[in-house]
Amino acid sequence: MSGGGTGETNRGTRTKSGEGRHDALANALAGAIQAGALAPGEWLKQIDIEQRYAAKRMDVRRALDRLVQKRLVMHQPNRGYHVVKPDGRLAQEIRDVRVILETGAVDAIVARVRDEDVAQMQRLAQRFDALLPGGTIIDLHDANIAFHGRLLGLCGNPELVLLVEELRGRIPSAGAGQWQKRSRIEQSNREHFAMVEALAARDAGALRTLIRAHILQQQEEEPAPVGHSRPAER
Amino acid sequence: MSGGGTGETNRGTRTKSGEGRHDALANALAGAIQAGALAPGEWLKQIDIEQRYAAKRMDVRRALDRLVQKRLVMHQPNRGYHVVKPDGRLAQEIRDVRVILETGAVDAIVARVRDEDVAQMQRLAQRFDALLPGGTIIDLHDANIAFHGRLLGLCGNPELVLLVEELRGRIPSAGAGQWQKRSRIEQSNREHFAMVEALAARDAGALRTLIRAHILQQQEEEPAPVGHSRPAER
DNA sequence: ATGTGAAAAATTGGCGCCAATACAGATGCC
DNA sequence: GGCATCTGTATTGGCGCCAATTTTTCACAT
Repeated sequence: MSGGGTGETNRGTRTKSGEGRHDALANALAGAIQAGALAPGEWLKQIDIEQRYAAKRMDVRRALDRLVQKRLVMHQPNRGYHVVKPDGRLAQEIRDVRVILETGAVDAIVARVRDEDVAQMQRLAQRFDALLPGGTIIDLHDANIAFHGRLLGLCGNPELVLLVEELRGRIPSAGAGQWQKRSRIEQSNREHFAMVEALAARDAGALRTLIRAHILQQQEEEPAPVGHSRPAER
Repeated sequence: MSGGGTGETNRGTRTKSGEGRHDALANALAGAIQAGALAPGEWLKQIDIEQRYAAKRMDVRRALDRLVQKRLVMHQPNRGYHVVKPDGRLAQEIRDVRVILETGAVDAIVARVRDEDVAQMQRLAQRFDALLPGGTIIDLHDANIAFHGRLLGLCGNPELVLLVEELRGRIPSAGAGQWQKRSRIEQSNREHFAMVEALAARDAGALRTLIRAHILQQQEEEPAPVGHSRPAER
C-alpha cells in the first residue's frame, strides 16, 4: 500500500462506534480507500493490513468481507481482495439515486423544519464558509458532510440519512478528486447559503433544484481515466 | 419452520448467485427470517444453524455477520445473534424511503419505457393474476417481486433496483403477515393492472400515486405485537 | 537473448481445538 | 419456603496451524 499514515485517520466515524475491532478496521480501510490512500485496483494483502493496523488475521478477513459487502472492494477466490476501480457509470447511477432520495426528502424537510433548525443550518453553512480559506480538504469535506447530514436529518427519517451516507461512501474515489478544484468548493459554499435561504423561505421547489444541482455538479470530467492497474488482467 | 424441505428452499435466489457458501447460507437465513420461519427475537444458535444447514462453523459465523450488516439480526457479544424484533417505526421509515425511491424513478421510467416493455409488464401482471386463485403465498410474493423489480428496472438504474430490493428485504417480518389477507392481495392485483395502464398512457402522475398507495398500503394494523420473547431482557 | 518448464516462496482459505463467558440447575443457608 | 451462591454445562469467540492455490523465481533448452 502507498504512504498512508499510522492511524489512517478514521475520519469517517460513521455508523455507531464501538461494534468491534473488526468494524473499526473496516471503517479505517474504507476511509483509506475513499481518501485515496489505497489506489483503485490495488491488491489488499491480508498480511500487510495485519501488520499495518496491528490487527489479528481474523479481524482483517472480517473487515475485508465487510468492505466487499459495501462494494468498496472486490474479492476473487484464492486471489485476494482488491480495491474496486472507479466506474463512472456506477457513480452516475449512485448520484442519480442520491438526487432522488435527497430531493424526495425535501417535502418532509420543509414541512418539519423549525426556525431554530434554519438557524443551525445557517451556522453549519457559515462553518463551511469559515473553513474555506484555511481548512484542509478533509475539514471541508467533513463540514460539507455535516451540513448535508443535518439538512437531511430534518426530514425526520434516520434510515434515509443512513442510506444516503452509505451511498456517498460508495462513490468510488470521488471524494478526493473533485474537491481539489477551488472554484467548485466556492460554488458549493454559495449553494449552501442558497439552500439555507430556500429553507428559511420554505421554498420546496427551489430547495429541490439546488440540491439536484449540488449533487450532480460533482461529476468527474474525465470519462475514461487511463493507465490504471487493472486487477482483472491475468 | 414452515413447510420447508431439507435445503430450506433458498427461494429468494436474490442478488447474484455464486459468491460463496457463506453467501448462500446468509440468503437462506434471510429468507427464513422474512418468511417467518425464524421468529423475531429468537436466538440464532450457531450449532443449530450448523446442523440444520449442514454448514461449517466459519460459514455460519460469516453469514450471521452478514445478516448483522443487513440489519436483519443483532449481535450481543458473548451472547449470540438474535433476530431483530419488528420495529414499526423503522418499517415505516423504510417504507417512506421506498416511496421516495420508487416514485422518484417514475420520471425515468416513463421517459424510457417502450411499447414492448408495457407488454411485458402486462404479462407480469397477468402472471400474478393467474396465480391469485391457486398459487401459494410464496409464489404470489415472488410474482409480485418480479413485477415491481421489472417495473423499477425500466428506469435504467440497476443500482436503484438493487437498493430497493435490499430495502424490501429489511422490512422486518412484514413479508408474510400482510400477504395473508386475501382482500389485500386482490387489491394489489388490481393496482398492478392500473400501473400498467398508467405506464401505457405515460401518465407519470398517476403512476406515482399508484406506487405510493401500493407501498404504503402494506402497513401492519397491529402497532404493538405483545407476547414476544424479548432478547434484551437479561 | 528469449521462451518454456518446473521448483520454491508467498498468500489465501479452511478447519479444529481450547479458553472465556454466560446460562441452568442443584445445593446450602436464612 | 424463598433466596443467594456455587458448580456443571452449553455456547460463543479467538487463535493458530496446515492444506490448496497462486505467483514468482530460476534454471535450462532452443
